[in-house]
Amino acid sequence: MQTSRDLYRLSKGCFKTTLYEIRFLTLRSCSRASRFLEFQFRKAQTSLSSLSRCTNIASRRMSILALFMLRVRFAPSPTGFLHIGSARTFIFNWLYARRHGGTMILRIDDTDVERNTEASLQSIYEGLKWLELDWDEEYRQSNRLDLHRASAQQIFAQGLAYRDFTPAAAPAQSDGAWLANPGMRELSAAESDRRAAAGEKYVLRFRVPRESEGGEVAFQDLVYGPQSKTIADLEDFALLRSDGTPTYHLASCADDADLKITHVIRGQDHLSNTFKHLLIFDALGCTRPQFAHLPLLVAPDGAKLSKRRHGPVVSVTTYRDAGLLARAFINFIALLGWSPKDNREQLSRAELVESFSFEGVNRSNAVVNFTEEEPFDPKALWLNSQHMRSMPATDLACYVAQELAHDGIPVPFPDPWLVQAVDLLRARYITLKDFAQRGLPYFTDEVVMDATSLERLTSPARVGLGTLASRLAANPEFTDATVEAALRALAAELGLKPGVLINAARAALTGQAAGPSAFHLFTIIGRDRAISRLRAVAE
RNA sequence: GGCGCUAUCGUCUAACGGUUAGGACAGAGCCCUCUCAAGGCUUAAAUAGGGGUUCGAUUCCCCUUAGCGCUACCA
Repeated sequence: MQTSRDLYRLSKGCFKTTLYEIRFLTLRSCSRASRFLEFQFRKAQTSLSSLSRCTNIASRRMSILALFMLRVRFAPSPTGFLHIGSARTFIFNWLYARRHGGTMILRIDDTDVERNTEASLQSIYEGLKWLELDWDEEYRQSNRLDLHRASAQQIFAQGLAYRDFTPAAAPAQSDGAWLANPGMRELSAAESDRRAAAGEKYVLRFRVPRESEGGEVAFQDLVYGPQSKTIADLEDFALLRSDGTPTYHLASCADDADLKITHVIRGQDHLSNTFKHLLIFDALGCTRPQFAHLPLLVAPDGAKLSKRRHGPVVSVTTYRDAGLLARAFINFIALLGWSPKDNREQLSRAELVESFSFEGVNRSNAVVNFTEEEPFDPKALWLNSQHMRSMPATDLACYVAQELAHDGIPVPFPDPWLVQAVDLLRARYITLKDFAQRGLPYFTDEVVMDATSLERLTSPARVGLGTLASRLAANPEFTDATVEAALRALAAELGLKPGVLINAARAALTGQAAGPSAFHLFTIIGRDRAISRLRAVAE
């Protein structure tokens, strides 16, 4: 639960950022804002109870404003499939937005025309769709180039940027310590204008204050705490490329400002970039958003996850295709770098939303534990099995039906029998794939005998199963109880240990030595099918 | 190289300076049992190294080491 201190801290930041816009709400009527908020909250399915904790009117008022003004964004660039690291960034943004009744924005950062692909964009949508996570607004950077250029112009007009006519081909000195192009930085305005007018290509660079002029850039990271850097240590980074398109830094900041983003939640790889971004926000004259950087997801060797080095395990669709439940994946990913601090491991989406806060976010990179042989982190698999076991069987049946349909296995849906079958099987399966693979004898007529099953179908057992088949056929009543009674009675008559016949029965019905209790099995397999399978192995 | 960030069991993590350093996954063992699971119980396993500060450091400070990130007209 949120403490009023959190709320206060949060509201303080947002209050500053959006002072102008919210003036109209400022409070003649707390109750009106409150009603509005309540609506927002309902939308986000969270409760209003945290508010009642703010006793003081001023903080209560600010909380209200902050809460409904909160805006976060997920800004992927469509240059590959949806990476699990990106998915995690989305998830954390989403959790934070939903936790506080804020607005979740999807912004496609596609300023790099060279590398963007439509396929990649589709892969992002596909991944997000699987996660069953939503967003409230959507933008595409390529539609906002005018804004970016205007922002660049605004910075340039203040003398905070300069034109660099150095040809792209000439690489910056490789011996490190590159900060600025002195010749270009000091170029006179007249000379700069003349060359630009003559059509000479240039890169627009930010004029980073040097030793004599600037002190430090500092900010408070919501995860990493106080951050600061000597401004003079920053290089004169590019704002506009020589073809006039904005760089990531410019486009991102201009959009964040324009979209009134209040909290930038992103990977820790942007922590150092934040200093540049702060310079841009300041140059643009807009209020800085708050920042929360997330520790990175890395491979067991400590390297950043990459498709080239680590293969398809870094793509969210791989998890989907392996039969994981979105809820388990989200649960797993959320626990990488974040902890509810109370020893809970399995959390529902609602519990995640309810307990998420930056205080629980760790600062060191998290290893996704996979190997060549075992491509999925064992914990992800375990969480999946836990979710399969604890979710309503009808819900699981829905996913199972989809999975089976995908594999071309016809199955009635919705259907009580399916629900029962799923319920019987789920305690020993760990992914949805298991239903379509190990579950074949339950959902189709295909029975493939495994070696252990064959061993259990001893000659006396086969004789017994033959008799059992006749007896079941003779008795119109067919329930778990009648089957058990018949089986045990028969075992006694034949002088066999019940287990021998029971195990043989399972082998005959499923071809599998491992599986659910034989007595629950018969009714799920069905009377006719069961009898014919018994006869097929009978002697 | 410069700058920044990080450092607890194999992995994910907990421990607002005082705990027998806790939990989970994976491992081992036991119980349960018609098989396999599930479930229950038990077990092994960690504060990177060195200095401070303190009555007392996993915790605060410094150094070393290691890892990661930024250092592009990529994002």
